[in-house]
Amino acid sequence: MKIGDIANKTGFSIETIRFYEKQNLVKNVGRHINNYRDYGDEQIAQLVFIKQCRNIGLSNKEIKILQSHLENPQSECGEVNQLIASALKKIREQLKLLHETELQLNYLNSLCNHNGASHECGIMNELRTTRHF
Amino acid sequence: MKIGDIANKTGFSIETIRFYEKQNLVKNVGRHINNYRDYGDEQIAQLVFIKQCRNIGLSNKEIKILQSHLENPQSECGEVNQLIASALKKIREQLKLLHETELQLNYLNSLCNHNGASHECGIMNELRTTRHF
DNA sequence: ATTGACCCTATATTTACTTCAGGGTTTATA
DNA sequence: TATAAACCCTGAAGTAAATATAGGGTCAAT
Repeated sequence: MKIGDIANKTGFSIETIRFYEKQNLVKNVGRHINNYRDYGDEQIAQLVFIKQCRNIGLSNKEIKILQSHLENPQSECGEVNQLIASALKKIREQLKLLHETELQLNYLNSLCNHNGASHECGIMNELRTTRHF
Repeated sequence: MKIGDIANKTGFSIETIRFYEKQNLVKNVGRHINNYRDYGDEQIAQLVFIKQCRNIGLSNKEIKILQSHLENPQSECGEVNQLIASALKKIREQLKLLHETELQLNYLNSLCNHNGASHECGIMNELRTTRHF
């Protein structure tokens, strides 16, 4: 299978797939006689796994750790548990921050809806105001 | 005021403040005879403004646009309104995604809480499973 | 034989900083 | 007075996770 085919199948761009190979997230990629990359089921499985991991916000570094557990089925999975728990914690912190951001943006958004001079703009006046000091 | 002082006052790191100057987000920085940077109220106001903007998730590029409205009080604020509305939209999209991520992570987190072999780990088994295909 | 759709490598760009290497300056202490 | 700790400086490189670009080879069909 050529790179364009697996890109279609997995939803990653061609460039991203080549990038993942360089990063050693996609492995054992074969080559045709003409030097085109050659992919099979193994690489599809790898990319599916990567997609699952990215969907839950894991970094490429963390994905490599999980891959090592895939490759060593006898390894103890405590590290996996920790990684997921810590990811969950981070996501919850981000959610909290984003939620506050939404409130503030929503408030700003309500402060001006005309097109006048900037110095009379409710949004600009609010942003100009000193806080947290 | 030296860079360490304004860093303390504003909560930005020294390096970040120098970086902002290089990016022209902090302007008109003076110099002492010994070549140390010299800050005053103008720079404090600039950094406070930057902090407000970063708190609502704006990029440095967007901050520059807002700064140009500060500097040109007669400019029409329609651009400001649009920028905030679009930021709000982006934040809401991010929130939605993050919320889904939290659900999935929470689910994964429930699938294993022991330290056994990875191939028997509920989390790993779930991640190994193909989806969306 | 040539056009369009693919594929290749290597390098540069992006964002928003952070870190590092290699040095000067100032202040406090012994 | 010496020296060490605590500051400050510049310029370049590193980080994450791709994305884009330049310059060129390959393949299938007309």
